[in-house]
Amino acid sequence: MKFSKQREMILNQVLNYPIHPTADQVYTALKTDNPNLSLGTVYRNLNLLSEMGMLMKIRIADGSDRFDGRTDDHYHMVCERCSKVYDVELDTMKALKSCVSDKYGHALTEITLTLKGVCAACTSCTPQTE
Amino acid sequence: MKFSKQREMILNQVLNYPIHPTADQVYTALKTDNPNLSLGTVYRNLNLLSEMGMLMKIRIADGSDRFDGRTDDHYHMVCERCSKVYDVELDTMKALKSCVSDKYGHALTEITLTLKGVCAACTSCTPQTE
DNA sequence: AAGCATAATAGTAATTGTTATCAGTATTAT
DNA sequence: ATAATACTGATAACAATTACTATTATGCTT
Repeated sequence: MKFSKQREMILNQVLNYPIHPTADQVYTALKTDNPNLSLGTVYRNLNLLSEMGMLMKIRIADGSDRFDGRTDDHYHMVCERCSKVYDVELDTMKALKSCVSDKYGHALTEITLTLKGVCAACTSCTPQTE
Repeated sequence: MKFSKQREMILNQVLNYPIHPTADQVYTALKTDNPNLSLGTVYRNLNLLSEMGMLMKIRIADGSDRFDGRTDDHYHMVCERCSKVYDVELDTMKALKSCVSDKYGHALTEITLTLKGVCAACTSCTPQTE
């Protein structure tokens, strides 16, 4: 496996701007200074880096996938108003995992949890997006 | 709101064959006896019936949406081998909901939880799909 | 039962997010 | 420096879903 400039740029973009960006957001951010960067390259590398465990892929049921430089055990909440993605620590998820395998005999390999709602900031303010 | 034959057929198909079908599965099943049924009609009605609360839409992050005639509080597990969708009762999810709003101040409006893995049947057998 | 307003349909085209293809280019080991 | 090959950019392909529109069905009114 070779390490190209593009791959390094893409990884750093996710690490340095931890906004849980989509592939397109990464692409747009880097495009300005690298006009011939290709969207396919961004997708390919984000997926590769996720498989290698250097990034976490956040799958959102009704939206684009997002990517997270933080790879330890945590979950996400998507605000419907400002559409930001927030980290969420959930001890109950550990209990849930063992509960499911005990009760149903399912061997879990992946848990996709998407919490949607209105975040604290948006709740206390006027709507930012509508 | 008018109640067309198509809408009734589509609803009954989901209610009578509780396999958590995709829009395309509903379409294919009904198409044989109704050759000029349109896929768009199936999508439109499944979504409408879900909004009306007569069906539950199951959003799967990396696959097609599925529909469930059972609309009470429960979750789903998708088997990676046989790709069936199983109902899962999770008391911990109630705890999770109040936990999230208490701890983060997020008002939750929708929870999409997709459990992936290998179901009990597939675990005890030879792989059915690969 | 006939007429009428309108909601719903079939068929098609458009959209969106993502992946595949492939000729040319960059990277790394020798 | 050279050679092997992994990677890139550009474009096409793809799958799931939604939008569009002329036509048809539904249900109300009389």
